Amino acid sequence: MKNMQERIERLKEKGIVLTIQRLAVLEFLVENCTHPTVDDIYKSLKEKYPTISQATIYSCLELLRDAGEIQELSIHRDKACFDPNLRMHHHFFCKQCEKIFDVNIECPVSMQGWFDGNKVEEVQAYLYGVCEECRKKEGG
Amino acid sequence: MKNMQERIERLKEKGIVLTIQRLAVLEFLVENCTHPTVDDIYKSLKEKYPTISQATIYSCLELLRDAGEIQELSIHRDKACFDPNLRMHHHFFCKQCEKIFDVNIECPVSMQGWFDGNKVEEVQAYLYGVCEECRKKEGG
DNA sequence: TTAGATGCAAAGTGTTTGCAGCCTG
DNA sequence: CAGGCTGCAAACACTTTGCATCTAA
Repeated sequence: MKNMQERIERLKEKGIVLTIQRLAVLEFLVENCTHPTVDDIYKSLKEKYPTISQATIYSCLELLRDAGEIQELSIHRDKACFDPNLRMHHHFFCKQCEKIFDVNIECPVSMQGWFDGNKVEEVQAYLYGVCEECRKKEGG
Repeated sequence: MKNMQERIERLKEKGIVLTIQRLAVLEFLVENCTHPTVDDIYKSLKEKYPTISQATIYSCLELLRDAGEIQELSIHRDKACFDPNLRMHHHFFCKQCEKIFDVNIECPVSMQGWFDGNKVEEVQAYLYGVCEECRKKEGG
């Protein structure tokens, strides 16, 4: 269950009603840190909750994102994917196997805060390339 | 005309046919470094070339991007925008006025090359916040 | 009991595709 | 003249919206 309990407390404190669907979406993300898309989440939850709808998934994700419990990534130019990791971190995307994984490099931290009078509230760094596994496969 | 001539040479060397539409898209980007979307480009070029089509704009942009003459950004989660600046740089997006401007911070350079056996070919860092101008306006 | 959440379907937006006709080399 | 680019429209994929029904407190 990881830090589900803490998360549930935080959401309750914000006055958010914890419906079965919202808990299911949050739990799925916490248990699957593979940066799933809306469709990944929908397909998986549909097995356990056959009547769940895509619109509900969208609405739960928006709510959890606005509550600061999850992050929305735009690493794919055509669809959103989500990350329950609240720590400051970045992402690597493998162009070959399309896996996304976390990058714990502190580098862009220095860009947070202020930059020439502009207030920086959030930094997303996306690294695109070929992961170690794929490089080994193709004998590079 | 800025560095149009150089760009045209490079494209010719690659054997790319320089049609009026391709040159118009490239020139528009070089003259308008405001990170326009496909629709921005389309609307503007339609004034000079009334029969130009969106499909052509998409095709020109894809070609120029693949030729390495322009960059495609995914700073907006719902639509692409483009940047003719070939230097390594990043982007700031103002949540209020929605302007995007270049950030010449060297920071993430250190992430290029290699990272734990993964080959990093491209790094895009997006800074989200409120620009100086908007902060002044609201008397912050 | 009732405000507000869900499920469904339709609409909306950005992008891609197929193909006839046109242009460039 | 021929390959391939353009313009048009239809198809697509993801997301948002409207609304009747249901549910949690």
